[in-house]
Amino acid sequence: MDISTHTSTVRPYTDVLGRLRDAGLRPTRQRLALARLLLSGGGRHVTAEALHASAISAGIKVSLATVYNNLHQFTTAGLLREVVVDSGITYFDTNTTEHHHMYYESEGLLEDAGSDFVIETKLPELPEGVRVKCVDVVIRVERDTN
Amino acid sequence: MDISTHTSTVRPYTDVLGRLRDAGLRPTRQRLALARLLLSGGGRHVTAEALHASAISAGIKVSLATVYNNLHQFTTAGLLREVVVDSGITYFDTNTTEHHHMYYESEGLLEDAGSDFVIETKLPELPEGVRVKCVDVVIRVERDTN
DNA sequence: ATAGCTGCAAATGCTTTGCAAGGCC
DNA sequence: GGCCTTGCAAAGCATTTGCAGCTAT
Repeated sequence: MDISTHTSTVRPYTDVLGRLRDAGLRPTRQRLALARLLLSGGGRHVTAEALHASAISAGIKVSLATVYNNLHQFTTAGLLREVVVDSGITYFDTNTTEHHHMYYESEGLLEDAGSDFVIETKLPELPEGVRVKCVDVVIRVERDTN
Repeated sequence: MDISTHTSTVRPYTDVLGRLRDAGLRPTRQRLALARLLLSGGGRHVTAEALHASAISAGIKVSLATVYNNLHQFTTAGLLREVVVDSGITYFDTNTTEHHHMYYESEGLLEDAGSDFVIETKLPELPEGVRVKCVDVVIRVERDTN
């Protein structure tokens, strides 16, 4: 069997091109470059502005509008997850698994909460026909001003 | 002892004027009216726009900018609490005690979660000099589309 | 060929700000 | 009177959109 004809459903994390294809997104120059910036490393939390800046300084010619478009397309495709911690700015997280966040409000810094953070919840009684989509937990922290 | 000279530190919930004074905020016509709208009832979740609309339809002449100003002053004074559930819109909660929220994203509806929701929280190890300000929990829900 | 993308600039929506006029102590 | 407030309009910011031109398949 020719390996080149083999279509795996388990893609290595670094097979960005394959992940785009699986998501039904054309690997255009800009999209592929953005996806590589985002998905090749470990967990990252980015804003559109920040990703745009990274892209530009990496020599990728892309507009901010395209960055926004792609961030949303990635999110819809399940490659990213949106995190709401601050009104007025949107963060995207490359870690799409269930986990919680720590937010340094004054610095605008978002981090994953360590796995040693435990919050036990008992879902409340919900009205008829209401379904939980997800439960978001944000630990708001600040540095001592010594 | 003349009752009128008595200064209580425990104000009835409906003593809006006293609460403003305690907060060091002048009871101007607009501020007092907004405070009454907000603080006289039970728990409420409002946006600036919504409060402005309530005020106008209650016959109170007030500008949107003033509503924003006052919402922030109330928040700083501890009379309100800001709730972040959606980027692009700010909610204010008249319930300043520790509790969590349920959010109907598609409707923009925010509600308190029952107090039995969070059972136990074990905070993570934090870096040196980092302090927890608060832990926010948002249950994102949606209605079945039957 | 054609459906999908991109870039630009303009538009949007919420929120903030500057400043002159007005109101509370 | 003096300082805080208000109102209006303009500015600000992050984000979205319209549309002509480009590009992957």
